[in-house]
Amino acid sequence: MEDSFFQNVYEVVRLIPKGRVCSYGVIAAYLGSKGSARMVGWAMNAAHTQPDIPAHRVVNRVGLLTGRHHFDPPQRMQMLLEEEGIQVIDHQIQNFDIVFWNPNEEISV
DNA sequence: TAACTGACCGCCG
DNA sequence: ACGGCGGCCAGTT
Repeated sequence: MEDSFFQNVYEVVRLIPKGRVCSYGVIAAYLGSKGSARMVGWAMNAAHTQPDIPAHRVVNRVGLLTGRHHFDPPQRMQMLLEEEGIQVIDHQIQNFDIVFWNPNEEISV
């Protein structure tokens, strides 16, 4: 595995189950760099170079699709989420606490 | 080489 | 309860 922070982010994001979402801060904390949530978002920016990175499943802590503007068509992010069964209204994920996926707990099986 | 930015989060006023 | 600001890591200019 790569020691790069980016590569690490890609792996976690790729592990996000369908119909689930995660926040930047949680991913950053999972990587051990709590507080470097911005870095996670930056990694997502480079995620465009990665073919299998469901960046649409990554949102901020309030469940708001802040990174939608970085998708090819901005609506693509909301569309993909709705396709997976996630209800999104006005770029805001509904039942965010339910669809939220915490790597720190679900992976610790 | 040094400084700023960036798909954020948490704290302080 | 709401608003503003600093901090985090790495890449880009």
